[in-house]
Amino acid sequence: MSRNSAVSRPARDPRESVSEATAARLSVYVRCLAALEGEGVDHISSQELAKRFHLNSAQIRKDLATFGEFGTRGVGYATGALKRHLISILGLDRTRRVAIIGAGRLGSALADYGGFRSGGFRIAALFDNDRARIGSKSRAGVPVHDIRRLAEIVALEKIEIGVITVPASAASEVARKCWEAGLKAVLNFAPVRLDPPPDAFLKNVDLKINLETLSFYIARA
Amino acid sequence: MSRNSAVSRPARDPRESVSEATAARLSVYVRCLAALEGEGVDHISSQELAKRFHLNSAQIRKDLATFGEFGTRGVGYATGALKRHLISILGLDRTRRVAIIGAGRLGSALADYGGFRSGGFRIAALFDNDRARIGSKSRAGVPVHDIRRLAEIVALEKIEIGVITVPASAASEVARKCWEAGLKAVLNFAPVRLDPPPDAFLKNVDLKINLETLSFYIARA
DNA sequence: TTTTGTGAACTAGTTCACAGCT
DNA sequence: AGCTGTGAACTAGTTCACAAAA
Repeated sequence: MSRNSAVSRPARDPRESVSEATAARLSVYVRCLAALEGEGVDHISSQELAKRFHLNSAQIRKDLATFGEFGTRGVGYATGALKRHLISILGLDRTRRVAIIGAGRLGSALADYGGFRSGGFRIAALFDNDRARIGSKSRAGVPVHDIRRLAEIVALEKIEIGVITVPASAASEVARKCWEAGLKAVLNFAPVRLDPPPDAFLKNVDLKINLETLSFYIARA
Repeated sequence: MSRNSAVSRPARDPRESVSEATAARLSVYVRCLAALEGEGVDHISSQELAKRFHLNSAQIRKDLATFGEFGTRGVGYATGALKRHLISILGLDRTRRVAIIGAGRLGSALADYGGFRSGGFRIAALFDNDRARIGSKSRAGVPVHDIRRLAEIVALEKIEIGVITVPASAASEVARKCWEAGLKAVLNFAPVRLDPPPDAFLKNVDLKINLETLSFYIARA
């Protein structure tokens, strides 16, 4: 089954039974806690957190309880400590290196995109098969390599995440190369269904489906 | 409640009770049917469609049955006719005009992105508040206007969909301007929670949350 | 008293399985 | 016989509500 924008991987280990929705909310909680920290709030209840950021307090507690007991009954959660815990759970307490395959407009834009470059991620390389692009650098200085050097550079630069921004026609082939190169996590922007090996994670961001879904809703409004 | 990448709008009309997952699958079905059409397949059963594209046959039938009876018992679905029906249901049988607000790297890349420019969508304008960008054109020729002319140009160009690609700090303000300008559908790339008016649709594509979710899964693998 | 952590209830979404049409 | 359309069963995800902890 190929849900749009769902992580597809056969669950097998109970540790993996964390739903994607829960995982995504952890990121949201980190953002909320960072905002509160900036305001000097050092403790917060799930109730207050929910009110401030339009969330559900029971869901916050349930999400957090999946990973441990971080709160104090009668008091709430310590803002800084909880944030650090969540950052650790998300694996963002160390830098994760990212390769973008497809140095076209979208790939280059993402390579220089602030949201990708900050907060625990580092875009280490772009890849392409176009001789005109190979050897150049993105505006922010990310080098463009020959796609044939993917496995080599992934190993050399300790890259863990691949982002596919090639045209649909090339995406399956590129995805195979990512998995061969040892990338265990891939974010795919191509409007194509990819089949990851059982030990790899795949997330799809299908921009066209997003637009078409909006079209659907306005068409029937 | 702010689900990442969920269309947020209070359901009120039974016609609107189509889940976002179902709406997204309609796009997938159109793609599958287009591929089959290209191969000259003129009829297909839900069973066969499911096998070919890794879907579930009961889900296909249920999704389609939401909108009418398109199949013939004992036979299946007529490829071309079903595709046309779905395109019509998705509102893609006429061109929808799109404005991108934020003419930075990401906005410009999306303006020229094939997936956005083809198949029923037309990027009619980019908007920015940076004098250096206003008056220029994207590589594909999309003009960059002053954000202050948003309402004017939305009306003039009959733009229906807004895409927000400004930094987080500007996103709420820009979203408000979109709704004031009469845009009823907004695709938001800024990592910020926006509150659409009750008659507007909002879809979020949070690239950072996507990367963080992948980080989460590899961290615990 | 306040607020967590969590079983129970509820809601949404998916898949099964079959009556009924072609 | 073959396949759709759909109620029923199932599964996943969310929210409620309260016992237990501080």
